Amino acid sequence: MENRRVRVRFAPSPTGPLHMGGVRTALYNYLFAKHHGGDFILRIEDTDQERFVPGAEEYIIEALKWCGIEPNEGIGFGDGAYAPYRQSDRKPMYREYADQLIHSGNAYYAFDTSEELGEMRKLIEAAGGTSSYNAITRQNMKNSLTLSEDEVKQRIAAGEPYVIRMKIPRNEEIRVKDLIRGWVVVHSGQMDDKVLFKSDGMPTYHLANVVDDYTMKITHVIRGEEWLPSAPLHVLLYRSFGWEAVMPEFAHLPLLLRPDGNGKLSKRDGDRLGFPVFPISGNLQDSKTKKMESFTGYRESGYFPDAFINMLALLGWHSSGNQELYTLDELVKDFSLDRVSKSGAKFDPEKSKWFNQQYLRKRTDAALAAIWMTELKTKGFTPDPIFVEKAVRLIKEKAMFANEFWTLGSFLFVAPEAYDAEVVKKRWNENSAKFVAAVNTAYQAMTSFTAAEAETLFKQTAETQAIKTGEVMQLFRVCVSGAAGGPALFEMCELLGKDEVVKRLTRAVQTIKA
RNA sequence: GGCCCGUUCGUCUAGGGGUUAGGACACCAGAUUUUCAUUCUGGUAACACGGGUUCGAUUCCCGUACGGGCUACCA
Repeated sequence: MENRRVRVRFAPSPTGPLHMGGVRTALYNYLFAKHHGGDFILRIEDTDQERFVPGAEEYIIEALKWCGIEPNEGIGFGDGAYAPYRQSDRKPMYREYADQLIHSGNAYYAFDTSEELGEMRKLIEAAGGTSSYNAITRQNMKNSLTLSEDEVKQRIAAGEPYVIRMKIPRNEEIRVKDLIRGWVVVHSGQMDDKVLFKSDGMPTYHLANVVDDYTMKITHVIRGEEWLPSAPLHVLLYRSFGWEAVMPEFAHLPLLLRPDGNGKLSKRDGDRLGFPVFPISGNLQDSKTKKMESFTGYRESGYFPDAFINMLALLGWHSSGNQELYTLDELVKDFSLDRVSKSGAKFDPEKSKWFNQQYLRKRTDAALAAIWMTELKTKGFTPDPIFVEKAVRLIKEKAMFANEFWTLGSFLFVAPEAYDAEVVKKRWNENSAKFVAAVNTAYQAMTSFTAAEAETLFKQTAETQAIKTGEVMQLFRVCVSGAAGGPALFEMCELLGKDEVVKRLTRAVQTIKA
């Protein structure tokens, strides 16, 4: 068993967009698989026909692709030897396994209607009881344990709806070994006879997941902590099937918590607190209301996929050192489940911005220029790539996101129409106007126009006019760019070029005066 | 309610029987800067509580509190 090739799966259900918590689960599965040179599989768990959302599967696939954590097997990524990878496509096999459990006495048919179940729960609650369908109560319900064999056959033959339930042993300690939490012990008396096979002919998650993991030779089940309570049931299932020797190891990941207060991160938190909860934007039905809902993604908010992944990786996992910036390869190399924290991690949108900024700074000017170029073209500009690269070099240190470039540097492409009112009010007077005009005249005579030369001439002019540079520097900047802040003044003058600067100064002197 | 899981600065976390409890984000202050930003330096800030065990517990054990998850013919 220890020699088996590592195979893990990410098994979302197509009931909506995959949110960042799901992406993190996928990421940890990916990292674990790659770290061990194993397989990372995408399996679609669509056993709930009611909540199926068209397009959700495609969304999941696209999201994983954008994140750069592509499965090497499964839906959307090429079938391996264990196809199909969509549970609805595997439908016929589950019934056989359910039957197997019935024959071995580990499961039974149950005919109770939902009304009858509701009544039973009410009775138990009234009596102060806790569990529902279990070793005690099933004796009073309509199932193949209480009904005669003939009646059971009759009911089935008559087409009466039924489910197949797990027959949980009455008095047994079920031990689950969790790679992150250690041994978790649950008494079978507290578990109930979960439905394994639904009356619509589909298995429930519990059955399908165990059967699939077994048949797909999954070695490690890495999933969210919300599955921990049902892990004992899954262990029991493996035991009942006689698959204990090849049962996967379990690792239940701590939950991603919302930034404010407590509770797990949900899709509503994004709108409420103003940060993306989903990897990519989209528009999908709500699984319950069936109404179309659009949602915003990290991609569309300007995040780099590698920054997003890095941030996510550190939410619940940390190596022993102080390193925080990891490439995917480094994550693969360093990742291990035993360094995953036990407690939930509150998501901090501020820090995720910081991660993006770090990645923006790691990008080359050429790469950033290419991103900006795309935006510039949609705005109708066709600038010289060299110019854009120089421009990006000037403004990038102020940006956390590439989508801030335009706000930061539009003046490099469009002459200002308005001038910062506060600076004008404070600094514009007869002397300063004369000074700006004088610099403009001096610049016009220049044959070479570098930042250093422009600065020298600027200072000389100031000296001649007996004016302190500090008093006119910002006004001069406003004349050129319109804004009070910005990149190094003479650097941007050089990039704009003499003619453009002269043009702008001329216009500024006229406009502001008026 | 029952069951399960958890608890180190505001947040993500390192650490681990004897430490000035470390780093990062955020925040604050100073320096640099023509501006904004960057950068640099410094600072505020944490072992939930109570019992054990021990020469010594933040670290190990138990309890309490608090938080979270689950409790569907949903995953």
